[in-house]
Amino acid sequence: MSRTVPLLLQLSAADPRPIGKQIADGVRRLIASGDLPVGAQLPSVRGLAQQLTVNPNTIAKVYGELGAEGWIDSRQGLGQFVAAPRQRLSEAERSRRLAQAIEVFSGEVIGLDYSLEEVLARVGERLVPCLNKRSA
Amino acid sequence: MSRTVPLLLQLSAADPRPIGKQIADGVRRLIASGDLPVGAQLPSVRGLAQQLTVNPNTIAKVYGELGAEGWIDSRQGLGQFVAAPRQRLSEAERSRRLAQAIEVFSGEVIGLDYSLEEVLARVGERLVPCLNKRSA
DNA sequence: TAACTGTACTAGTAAACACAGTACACAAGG
DNA sequence: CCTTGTGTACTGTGTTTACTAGTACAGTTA
Repeated sequence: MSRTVPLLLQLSAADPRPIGKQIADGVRRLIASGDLPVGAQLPSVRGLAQQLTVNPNTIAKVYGELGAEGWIDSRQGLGQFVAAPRQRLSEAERSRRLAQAIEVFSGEVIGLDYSLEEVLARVGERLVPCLNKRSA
Repeated sequence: MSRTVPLLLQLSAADPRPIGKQIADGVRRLIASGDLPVGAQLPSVRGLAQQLTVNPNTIAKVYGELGAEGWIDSRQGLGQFVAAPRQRLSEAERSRRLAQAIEVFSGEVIGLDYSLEEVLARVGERLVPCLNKRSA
């Protein structure tokens, strides 16, 4: 049964990220920001697929990835639940991912003619509700 | 003929970006940082392709894109030259690209468990040699 | 003329991505 | 037991993107 609230996710065809990545990032953000508290149940694979009008396989892959990263726990026959905060990635992997994200980001921003201050301010705005919450 | 110095570009198969984007970002960075001054000649399509062991078509596409963005000027039969600073993108387009880059970046960084201060510091380190130079 | 430059095609290959369909295992409730 | 809803694991298929390969042609310079 399980009365799960529809997730507030916005998918955009204009977004360069593939649909699956958009969904994964959205769920990660909802958990990191605390909108989805620990223990909360997520929509079922088929339910979320129907809500977002995407293929159930896409949702299953997303849930699998989020589970591997430690964001959610899967219980066979029951559903997906927000996991208690933990760190599944090694320090080396975390560092590698951060460096890579910065590399890609800088490549996008260079040449847009924004000042460093403005770029950092905008990044901060977007990140502040999602960092230093789970680990607190 | 044209004595053009080999470009100091590092391509990586581990990088998630396609080769062409890595090259374009690298050239943009070299120009933005001033390593390639205005008027400097870039390697020829075939020369750079040989240096990086990629297909000449890939380089031609990159040069075409950089030309459309106003980074370089192409002179038929002569080669590619670093263009004088100018802005080819509309304000709306610049804003859209910045917002999108931030959206993607935040999706990558959330969950890596770095503090906001550290993330901003690392971004600043990477960006400071490349911003506020050309427009100065 | 020769040797270099950029540019424009057409094709083909490979990988990523999403969709479609099917099947099976576990849990809960009648 | 049986039905329903859950996760999970496959095998396909089609589209798109990225890159490579090959060819051809035009402009510049010596």
